[in-house]
Amino acid sequence: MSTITKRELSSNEEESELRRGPWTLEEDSLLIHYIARHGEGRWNMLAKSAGLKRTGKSCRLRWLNYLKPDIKRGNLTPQEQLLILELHSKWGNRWSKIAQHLPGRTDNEIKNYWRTRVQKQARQLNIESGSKRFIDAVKCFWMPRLLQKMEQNSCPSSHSSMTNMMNFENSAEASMSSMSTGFNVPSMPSSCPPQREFLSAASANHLSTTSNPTNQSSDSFQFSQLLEVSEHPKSPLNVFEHNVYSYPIQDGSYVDANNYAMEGQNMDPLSAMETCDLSQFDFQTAGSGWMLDNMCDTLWNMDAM
DNA sequence: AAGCCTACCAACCGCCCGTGT
DNA sequence: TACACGGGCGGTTGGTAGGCT
Repeated sequence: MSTITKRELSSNEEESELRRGPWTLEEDSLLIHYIARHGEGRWNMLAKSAGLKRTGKSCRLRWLNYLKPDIKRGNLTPQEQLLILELHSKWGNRWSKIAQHLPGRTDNEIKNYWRTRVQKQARQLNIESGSKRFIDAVKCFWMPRLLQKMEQNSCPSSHSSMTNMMNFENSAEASMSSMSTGFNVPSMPSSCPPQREFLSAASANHLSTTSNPTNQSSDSFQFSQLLEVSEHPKSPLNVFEHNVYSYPIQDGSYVDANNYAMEGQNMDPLSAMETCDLSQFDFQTAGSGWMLDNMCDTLWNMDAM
């Protein structure tokens, strides 16, 4: 073995004094007060100056993931979940990039959500979480479910309630578009007939569609405020500033997400499953019956999520 | 009540990149 | 050019709480 240099020894001694594990209230307080006085950055020096027996990295992580004032605590809302699904389809495991579009949420939190919830569902379905099949499942079952849930969570008497919840003020750049995965939400002109069926199964009378962007179909649906920010021109789903939320459909017109979600509310899970053209899925390896059962048991029962 | 299982999440680890010297 | 350092990122781990038997 190599001899231990003086420097290495002192480094080891320092490291042995370093605290690890859960932070105490005193440590939190020290960090908060130090940053309040001197600001963030230079984390190693900060740790020493603040009298914390922690690594700079540990301090930084504690601050960014837990102590920072604008951190949002609590469960992810359905719209946040929807956004995560969409952005993950676009960027993959770029958690920090995804987190930038969810104000108050940390990359760590989003990563945990993905690993504990989303990947769990994939495992239960016995499909790879990044696979085409899983993406199909998500976009054809999970996303409509989330949309439905968003509406249920809002005031049931107001058709504009869901869009009122879609207030991603700091997410203007969130393009919500299909990317390399072909992840189109929720209208998939060719790649996902199931979703189109799901849409069309809902009474056309209740779908607020228009081919004229100036024709505002509801108090909250304002085409004039459409904001095309996608890196990709064919953005099928857009979450916009100013509470605008819409889907283009086949003929180039748009479906008001309000009414889309309202329809979903009226459709029971099995109806939705039957309505979907499941033959489009690649079920050969698993067996369609098995997959259908599992879909019903897992994807449609994602209330817990 | 006790033991086991599972889900969740805070925290850590290792790698990488950019910058300054 | 090489090296040190700070900081960011994604992956992983371990503690804990709650549910179930």
